[in-house]
Amino acid sequence: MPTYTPAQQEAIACLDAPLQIIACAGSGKTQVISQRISEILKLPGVEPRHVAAFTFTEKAAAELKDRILSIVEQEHGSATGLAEMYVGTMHAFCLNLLQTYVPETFKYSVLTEQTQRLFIDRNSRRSGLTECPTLSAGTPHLRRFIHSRLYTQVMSILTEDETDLSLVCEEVKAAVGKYRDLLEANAYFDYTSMVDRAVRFLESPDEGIGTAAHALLQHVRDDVKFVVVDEYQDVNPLQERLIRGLVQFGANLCVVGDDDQTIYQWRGSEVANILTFAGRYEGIRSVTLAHNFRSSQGIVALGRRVAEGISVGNRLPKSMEHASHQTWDRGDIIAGAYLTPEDEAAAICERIQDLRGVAFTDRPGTEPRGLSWSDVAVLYRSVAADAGPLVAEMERRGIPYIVKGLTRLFDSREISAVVSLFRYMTGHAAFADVEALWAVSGLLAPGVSVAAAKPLLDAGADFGRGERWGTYNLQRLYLDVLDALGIREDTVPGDPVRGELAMYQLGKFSQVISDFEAIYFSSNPKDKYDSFVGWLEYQAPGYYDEADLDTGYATPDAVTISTVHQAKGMQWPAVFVPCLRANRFPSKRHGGLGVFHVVPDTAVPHADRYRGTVEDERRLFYVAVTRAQKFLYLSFSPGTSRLFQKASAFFGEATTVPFVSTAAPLLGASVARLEPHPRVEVPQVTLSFSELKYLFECPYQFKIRFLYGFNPPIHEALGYGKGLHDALAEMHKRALDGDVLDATAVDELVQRHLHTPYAYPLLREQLERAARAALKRYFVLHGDDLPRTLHSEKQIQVHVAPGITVDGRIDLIKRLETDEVSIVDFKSTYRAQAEDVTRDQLHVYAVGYQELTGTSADVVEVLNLDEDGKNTRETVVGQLLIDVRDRIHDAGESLRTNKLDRLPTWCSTCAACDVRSLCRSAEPVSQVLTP
DNA sequence: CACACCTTTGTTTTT
DNA sequence: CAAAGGTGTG
Repeated sequence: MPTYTPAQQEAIACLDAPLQIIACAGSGKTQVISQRISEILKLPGVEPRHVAAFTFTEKAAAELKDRILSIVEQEHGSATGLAEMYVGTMHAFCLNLLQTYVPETFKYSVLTEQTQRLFIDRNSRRSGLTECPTLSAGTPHLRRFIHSRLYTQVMSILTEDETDLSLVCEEVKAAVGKYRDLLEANAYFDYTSMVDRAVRFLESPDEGIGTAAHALLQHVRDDVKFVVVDEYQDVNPLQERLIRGLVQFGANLCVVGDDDQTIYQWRGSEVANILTFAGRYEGIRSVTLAHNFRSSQGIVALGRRVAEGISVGNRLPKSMEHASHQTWDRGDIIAGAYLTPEDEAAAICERIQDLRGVAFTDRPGTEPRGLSWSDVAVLYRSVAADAGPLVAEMERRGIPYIVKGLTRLFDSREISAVVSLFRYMTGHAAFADVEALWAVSGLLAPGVSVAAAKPLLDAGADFGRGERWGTYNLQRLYLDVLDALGIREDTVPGDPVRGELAMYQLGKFSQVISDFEAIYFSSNPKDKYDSFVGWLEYQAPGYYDEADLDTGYATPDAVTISTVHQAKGMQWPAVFVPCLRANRFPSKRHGGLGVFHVVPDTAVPHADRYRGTVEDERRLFYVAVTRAQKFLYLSFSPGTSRLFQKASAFFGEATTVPFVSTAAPLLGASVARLEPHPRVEVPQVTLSFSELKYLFECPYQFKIRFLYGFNPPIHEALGYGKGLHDALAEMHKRALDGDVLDATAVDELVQRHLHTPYAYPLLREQLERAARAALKRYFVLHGDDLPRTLHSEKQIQVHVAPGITVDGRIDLIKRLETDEVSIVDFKSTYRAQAEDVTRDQLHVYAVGYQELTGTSADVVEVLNLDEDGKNTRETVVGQLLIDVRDRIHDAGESLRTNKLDRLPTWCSTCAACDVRSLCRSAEPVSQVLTP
C-alpha cells in the first residue's frame, strides 16, 4: 500500500458512516477512492456486486475501474466477480437497471443529441414544440428546426431540476407530457428520461409496473450496499434524487468532490448539493484532502487566492496546501500583457520552444526527463473564439498541436463535395457544380472523375422505380458512390496522414447519414431526400460543429490546445492561459432567446446558475490555474472589438500574488536541459465484445468501423434479432425467479419485445410470424432446460492487463442435463449487424465466466434460433483460454500503437465484410506486382 | 451619476 | 433577436 496522509487514511478507513470527501485539486482523489473501495471489498460478506461507483464520463470510469482492479489484484491476489461491481456513469447505471428489470424497456434505444433533435423536429406538432409560447414579442411560439435545441433544454430542465410547475404555463406543461408520451410510443430514451424513469421507480414503486418495480427495488435493497459518487459537485437535482433512492434502504454513501471546481452549472449542476450535504444526511463524517501533490508552492498559492474570491456562503471552508516535490522558482509563473493577439501568440510559442528539453521530475524519486510538446497545454475560455492566432503561429513554426472544436465538419472541402452529390440528386445543384467541388476535394486519385458516379446518382434519384421506401437507402448510395470512385485510404492523393484524415471526415459523414436515416428512414423517398438536403444545408452544420480529429487510442507528442472545461481532471508540467480579457473570461452574459423565455426563472431554484455567474467563472479560472505542475503563463492582449479591450479582472488579481512575475526572461541555458522525452501515458482501452470480434477478425475493419466511424446501411429487418434476444432474456430471467413460462406466452412476448421500426407492413407481419415460430420452437426444443438456467444476460469482464479491459454480456448460462455448465450464445439470421459468433469470441466468454465465478465452464455453444440454422457445441479447453487472453492483449496493444493493418490477402473474411469496398477491390487481384 | 442610445456579440458540453 | 457593454448627454 502506498503511504497516505492522515486525512487520506481517515477517508479510506471510514466505511460505516455517510462520508463526504472534499478533495482539493491534485490531492490524490482517485487513488483514495480506489483504495477505499478495495477496503470495502475486504469486508466480510461484501461482494463486488454490492458496490456502485459513479463518475461523470466513461473515460473517468475506465480509469477508476482500472485503478481499483490494479489495487485489488495486488492486495487480494485475484478476486472473482469484479465484473459485477458497478463503475460507470449514472446514465448507464439507470439504463442498465431498467433494461435488466423492466422488460417493457428492453427494446428501447437511446437518442443522442443529434437524433433527439431530428426526432423532435420531425414530430414538431406531436412533441408540443410549436405550441410553447415565449416571453419574447417577436417569437410568440417556438418554431420547428429553429428552436429544437432550446426545446430540448427546456424539457431537460423541467425534469432534471426541482421546477415549480405551478409557475409554468399550461402549454409548456402539456408539452412535457406530450414529449414523454412520444418517446415512449417510439421506444426511445433520451439522456434525461432514462434517469427520470429509474428515479420514479425508486421513489414511488406502487405506481410502477408491478413485478418489474418489485424486482428492481429488491435488487437495490439486496445488492446496493456501498455507493460512491465522484465529482459530486456536478450532480444535478434529479441525480441527487437517484442517489437518495439508491441509499434509501441503508446503503453506505460516500460523496467526493470539490465545490471550487463546479464548472457545469449551466447544464444543471447544483453546487448546493455539496454545500449542504452535511445538513441533509444523518451522522456524516467529513474529510478534507487539502494536500496538493501536483503543483509547486507558487501555483498552490495562486490557486488559493483565486478560490478565496468566492463568497464565503458559496464555498466550503478549506485551505489547499502545497505538498508536492515540485519547486517554485522566480519566473515559473508569469502574467504577461501584449499589444496584439499575434504578439501574444508569438510569445507563447517562444516559451513553448524554450521549455522543450527542460529537466523535469514527474514523481519524487524518479529520474528527470526533458520536457516535450505533450507536456504543454494551452487552455482557453473559448477555443472557437480565441485560439485562431495561436494555431496560425504554431502552424507557421511547425510546433505539433492537437486542437478540438476549431474546425467545422461541414466547412471541409471533402464534406462540401459529398453534400453536393445529394444536392444534385434533388435538383438543387447542376452536375457541373458537383464536378467543380470534387475537383478541389482532394479525394480523387489522378485520372478519376466524379462523372464515374453519375449513373448511380441518376438511378438513385429516380424516385418512381419501386414502391418500397427502404430501397432508397442514403447510406447504401453513399458507400456505393465512394466505391465507384475508388476512394480508399491509400488512393487519396498525398501522404498517408492525409489519407487517414480524409477517411476520418468521410466516416463522420457516414455517421451523419445514420443519424438522419434513423429518424427519417420511412418517409416518402422524394420527401426524404429533400428533407435530407435541407437538413444538410440548414441544420446539420450546427449539429456537428466539432469535427474533432480523434487520433484513436494512440497519443501523439503534441501541444494540447483546449478549453478549460475539457482540461478538468488533467495536469501538465506547463500550462498557458491566454486571452484573459474582460467580457471573455469572466464571460459576459449572452443574449438571444433562452430557456427563461419559455419557463419563468422564478420556477427554477438558483436559476442564475444556468445563465452563468461571475463566481462560476472564477471556479473555472481556478480549474485552469490548478492544472499546472510548475510552469504557468497567464496572458492578455486586447481583442479586435471594443468589448475585449480591457484585461480580465482575474489577470489583474493574479499580478498581486507575490509568486507571479509580470515579465521574465526565457529559461535558455540557465536551467538543466535533457533530451526531450514525452511522458508515457497508458490510454485506457475498453472493448465491447462486438468491437473485439471485429478486431480479431480484421484490424482494418475495426479501424473503418470504429475509428473512422463508417456505418453499414440500415436494414429493414433491424430489430428482429434484438427482439428475439430480449424475449428469451425475459423468459430466462423469469425462470430464475421460479416463473417458468410455456408456449402460451409466445404472443405476449413477441408483442412486448419485437420492435422493428424500419420494417414495411408486410415485412413486419413476416417478422412477427417468424418470431413467434422461433420462440415456439425454442419452447419445444429447450423448454425443459428453463429451470436449469443459471444466469441470463450476465455481465462479464476480462481484465487482461493494466488499461486493457473487455466488457460484455453472455446471453445465457445454464446447467445441462449432464450437470455440466454451458455458455450459450443465441444467433438469428435476421440479426441486422451480422453478429457471427466466432470460436474466439466464445472463448472470451469462457474467460469472462472464469473471472466472474472462479470456476470454468464445461462447454460453449451457439444456439441458432432459425428453423434450419446450425448449432455448435464445443468443450472448453484450458489452453485455448490462455491463448485467447494473449490474443486480447495483443489486440489491445495494436490499438494503442495504432497498428491496424489490412489482412495480407483476400480471404473469406473479406468476402463477408460489408465495408470492404473502403479497403480493397472486391475482386481478388491475381497478379500482385511487387517492386 | 443616471439614463438613453448605439454597437456588438453569440461560451462552455456529457450522457 | 436579446442583452449588455460602451459611449454620450444632461
